[in-house]
Amino acid sequence: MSRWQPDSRRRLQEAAVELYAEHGFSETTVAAVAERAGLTERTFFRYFADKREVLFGGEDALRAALVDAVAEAPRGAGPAELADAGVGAVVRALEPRRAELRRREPIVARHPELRERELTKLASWTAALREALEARAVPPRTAAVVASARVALLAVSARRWLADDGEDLAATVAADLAALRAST
Amino acid sequence: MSRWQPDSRRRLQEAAVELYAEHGFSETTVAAVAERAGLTERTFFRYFADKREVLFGGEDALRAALVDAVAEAPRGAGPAELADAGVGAVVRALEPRRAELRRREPIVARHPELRERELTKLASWTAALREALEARAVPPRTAAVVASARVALLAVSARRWLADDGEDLAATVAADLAALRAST
DNA sequence: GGCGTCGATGTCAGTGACTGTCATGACCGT
DNA sequence: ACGGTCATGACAGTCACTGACATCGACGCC
Repeated sequence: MSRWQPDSRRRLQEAAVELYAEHGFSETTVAAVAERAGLTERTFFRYFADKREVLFGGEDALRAALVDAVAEAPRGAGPAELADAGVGAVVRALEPRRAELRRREPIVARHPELRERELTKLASWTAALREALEARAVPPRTAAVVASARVALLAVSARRWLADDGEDLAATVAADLAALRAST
Repeated sequence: MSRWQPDSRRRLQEAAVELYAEHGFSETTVAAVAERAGLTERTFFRYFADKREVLFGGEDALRAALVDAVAEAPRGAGPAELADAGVGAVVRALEPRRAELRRREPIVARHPELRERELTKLASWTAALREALEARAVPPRTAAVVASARVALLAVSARRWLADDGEDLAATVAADLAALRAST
């Protein structure tokens, strides 16, 4: 039998979501989150770099999925198709998490500091996509522009996907891409 | 004769740029910035909401210029032309500030917290452009997608514009837009 | 010229995020 | 048994940020 309960990380995440949702982000102290998880403040900071990071869990895995998908896209694919492969992987990974993301979304939306962190995650996806494109021999300028445009579009689509009750994310992305093309 | 020297705000900004550049952002305390400006820490926080904000001065004015340019664009302009008008205004306002921005850029680049704040400024431009487009009767989905794409492109172009020594910003934006179109 | 108000700043005390360092005690292999 | 490892606790310290109140030149008004 172990000295401590397992799953500390998950317990901290759940405690944080509950408390941030209930009392607001800035009104919740890290000590309170740790206490609800049955741990101390010090241990919180061993799992998460700061008070915000606890809300942003699987982003690294998604970035890895994105990079892998680009690396494994068929030979002969152009920049746009390579980027689509990467974004598509993220979309498929996000699709089943709609409910979970909807619990987090109002918390993040209400606190500028949390939106700021979310933007950082998006930026890291942009950088990852750009590098993955360059690794597939897309010239740097093209890689930068395409990566930036696709991730920005994904963000817009994901926001609507969470806000509305309609289509799945893949369809939303496709529709938004069509709207963008139609407007130029 | 006044009781205090004027220009407190500017003095704080200059002190911050100097100290952040010299010793790094996290190694510099707000008290040190205030002291170099001949003020106290408390006064620093009367001018700037937090330690990062002191590096991001004219963003509100640029956002206003963007919104005005969209509002005053000729009747009959489509979504893309309206967005171009707004982005063009920002570009013209940025163009003469290249040297100043280059002093700030390495500081921001070295500190993730500062990049995070920069992303927030970009996001506020995106939101402003989207609203300005909607005010010109662009449908919401189109406004969101176009605004996001254009500001993302501007960010990519601006980064290269600062990094390289070549063209002016307007030309960089035009070239990047062409690269994006060519790749789809 | 005196007087009251105002506005920018200082002073002080407090909270809470985050960090470095060392101690603890269950687990694991030998 | 025993020594090492690893997750956690305990504790002290720094610093970003905030609220409340004091200060005192400037400025207008009588």
